[in-house]
Amino acid sequence: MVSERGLEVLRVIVQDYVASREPVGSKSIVDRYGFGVSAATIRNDMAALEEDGLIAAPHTSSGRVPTDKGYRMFVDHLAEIRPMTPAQRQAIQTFLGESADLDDVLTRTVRMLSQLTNQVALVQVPVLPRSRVRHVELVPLSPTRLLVVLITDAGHVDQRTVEVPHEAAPLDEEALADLRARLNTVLVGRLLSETPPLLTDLAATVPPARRPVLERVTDVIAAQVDDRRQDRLVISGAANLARTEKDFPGSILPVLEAIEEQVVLLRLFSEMELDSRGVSVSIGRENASLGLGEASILAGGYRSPAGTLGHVGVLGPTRMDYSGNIAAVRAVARYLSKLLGDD
Amino acid sequence: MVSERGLEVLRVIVQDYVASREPVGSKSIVDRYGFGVSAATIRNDMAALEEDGLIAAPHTSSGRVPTDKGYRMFVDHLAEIRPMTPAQRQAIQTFLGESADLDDVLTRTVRMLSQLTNQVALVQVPVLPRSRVRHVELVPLSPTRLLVVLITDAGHVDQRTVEVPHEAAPLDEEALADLRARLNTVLVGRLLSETPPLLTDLAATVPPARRPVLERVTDVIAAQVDDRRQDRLVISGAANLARTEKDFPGSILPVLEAIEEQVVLLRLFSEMELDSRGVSVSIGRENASLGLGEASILAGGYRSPAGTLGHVGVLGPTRMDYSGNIAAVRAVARYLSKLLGDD
DNA sequence: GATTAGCAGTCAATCCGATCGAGTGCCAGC
DNA sequence: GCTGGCACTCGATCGGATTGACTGCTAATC
Repeated sequence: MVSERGLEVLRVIVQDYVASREPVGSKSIVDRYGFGVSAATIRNDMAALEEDGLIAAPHTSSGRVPTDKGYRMFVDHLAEIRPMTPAQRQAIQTFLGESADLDDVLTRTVRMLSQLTNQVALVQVPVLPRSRVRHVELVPLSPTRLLVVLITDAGHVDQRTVEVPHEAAPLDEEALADLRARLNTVLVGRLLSETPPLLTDLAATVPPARRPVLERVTDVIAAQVDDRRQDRLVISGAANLARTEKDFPGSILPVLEAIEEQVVLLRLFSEMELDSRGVSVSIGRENASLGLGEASILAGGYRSPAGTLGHVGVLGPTRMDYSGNIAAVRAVARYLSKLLGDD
Repeated sequence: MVSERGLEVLRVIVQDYVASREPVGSKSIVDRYGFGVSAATIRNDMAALEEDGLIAAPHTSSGRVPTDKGYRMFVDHLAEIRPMTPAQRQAIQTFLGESADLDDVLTRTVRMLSQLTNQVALVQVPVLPRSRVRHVELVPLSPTRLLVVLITDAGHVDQRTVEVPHEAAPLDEEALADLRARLNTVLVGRLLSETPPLLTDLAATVPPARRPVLERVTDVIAAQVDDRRQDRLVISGAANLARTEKDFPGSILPVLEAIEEQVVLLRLFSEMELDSRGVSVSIGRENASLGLGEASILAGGYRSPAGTLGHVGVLGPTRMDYSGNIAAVRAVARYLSKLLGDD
């Protein structure tokens, strides 16, 4: 059974180990923190912690190192979230404040977060099925090609070109205007997720000669909606992996692969439940199935009044500064909510 | 002075070393390639090669390793470009053939190239100053906000929102249509690089009440042009760096940093002159100033009939398969030219 | 019962020396 | 110009000894 003091011991072991990457011994603990007891007593506490699987000794006679379970305990019960310094708040404000479009906001955000944490930072591009169509635009590129532009709520614009089938009547400006008007009437204000059936209904209302063209256009719009449904991540700070290389006893290869694969990380994001503090933590072997058994991921959500827009997060070795990083993720997520929420 | 055979020796040293990462000795050369002479003779040739700085011995008594200069000689005079296998050509065709929009083409291209070479692949997003304005669209988002969409030649769409200043007259649909028409009349068909002066001229022609709005809009268009002017890279295969880690005796950190910094690589791209084979190679210390002293970069250009659109390239350790990678870069660059050229 | 001091034991890390072997440089002879 | 042969160099590898940082345990103490 682990005593009250035992938990304090665990806390300092995590802190010291994170700070120095050295296994920490009983003597160094009393030297540095006192505790008003002798090293032997600390050793007894450590034996209890080890019994419970919270710490482990790399070899028979060396200091102790937190296990994944130990980090979990630390994160859930021991860590006090160190609030951002005013300087850091300021940095976030000014750095993100002057952004222009969505891409720009996301890029700056992810850079900011990776600098704040010295880890790999991830920001999920807002998911669109929840957003609404704002405008559809058709632009003739040539007699046989058409550019379809889809503009949504969140300020997102997506474009794609269509070949107009030969057998179709050639496109004059008038026909185009008609088509454009019809599309906008039907679609504007609708949720993206609602569009596919609306499009098929629309086909019935146009003169047969125009159908082939319409069909191509609606196909493309459907494809746009569909493509956007699969989320994307914006990532920054991969170089930090090389800096923390020592903390990946295996290799950073699987981590780099996960970053390129995005899919894995997105799944992880979607599966993580946010705890009371608004940030969720997945530690070490908890991710083993994804090849990330030596990594931890922190995730926070950002949302508009309408609902969750996406996640922001941080990826790094299990030996990371959880207190600071949780605070950073939370601060950035909040700021992003404010920025994108009151649109 | 290096003899004819000496150059052959250099070639096999490069080949063997690239294949095995082992310094190659005189005996292993005669064992594997014969040459009709004894090991001692090869040693004499090697002494000459070393004299010329083309190879070096890591320690007094070990085999030889190519120097940067040796690789340079190999690339310029010794390497025969191994043509792509039919299977590889096929792969490029099918993989890139079914792409939709520009982003998609670039993403697929860069993935393809990194798989083909097992290195980090880079594709430069086409530079826009050479492309022309196809259409400008203004979409009202709210009484005080406007979305400005700029569509260009290469199928690129760029969007940004503007706050309409309070003191300005509120925007009705008519005023908007007028503004839209004016902008399109002036800009459509023009090179992006020509737009800024045209925009300032335009201001004089609108009624004063509309000027503040116009000003905001033109500011934004100018900013869009400007942002696009700074090139971007699409990158894939960073995980391959971890695989070739052994070949970066220092660390892969500076390389990862360069990848994130893009700027450095873009400068490099722009400075590299393409040789007769259409691919340019920068080796090892030739890049030392950029922190890439242990890396080599291959670059090829892709172009439309109108001119160069951008570069594609590969980044990896100096110890790489130059023959194969040059062929891959060339093939991909050509294919990209074909795909984007006949737009 | 919790704490402590003290002691024996363990094991990674480090150093040292011996040995091995791949590969060179050089020279004398063809 | 080529070759065979020999001495030499030096990294890599191994075993053994030493060191030092820890722990675990026990017996004494508060």
